Amino acid sequence: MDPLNPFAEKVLDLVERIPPGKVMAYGDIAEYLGEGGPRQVGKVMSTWGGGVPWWRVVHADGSGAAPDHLRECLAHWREEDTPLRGERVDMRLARWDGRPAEHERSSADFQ
DNA sequence: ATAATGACGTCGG
DNA sequence: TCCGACGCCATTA
Repeated sequence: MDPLNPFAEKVLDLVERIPPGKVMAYGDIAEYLGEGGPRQVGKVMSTWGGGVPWWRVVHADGSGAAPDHLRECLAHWREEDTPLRGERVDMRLARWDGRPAEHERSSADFQ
């Protein structure tokens, strides 16, 4: 098992902070951290993702991480009321920018 | 040093 | 919407 590196810790810490009902794409995480890339994030998740809410990390198109765990993803998403569109997450609504939930913006901040 | 690979992403057809 | 080709970046063969 590869030893944790600073990058991996940041990724895992961030994933743990993703609020229920929200998700982040691999690329979003890399961009948020300002280092590495989607594939690097994927490497981290495949190695140590078991200890964090991995189902909140999805592909940019909203599809789940692993096809064989699709049932598992769906179950978690439904449980957390994650906006879904068929078998994928509705990124337009579920994407988390990294900002704390705070109070919802009253007026439509959606661009 | 070169090529293949992977829990990815974007673009075109 | 689905799929293949490419691009990307670190790791491994």
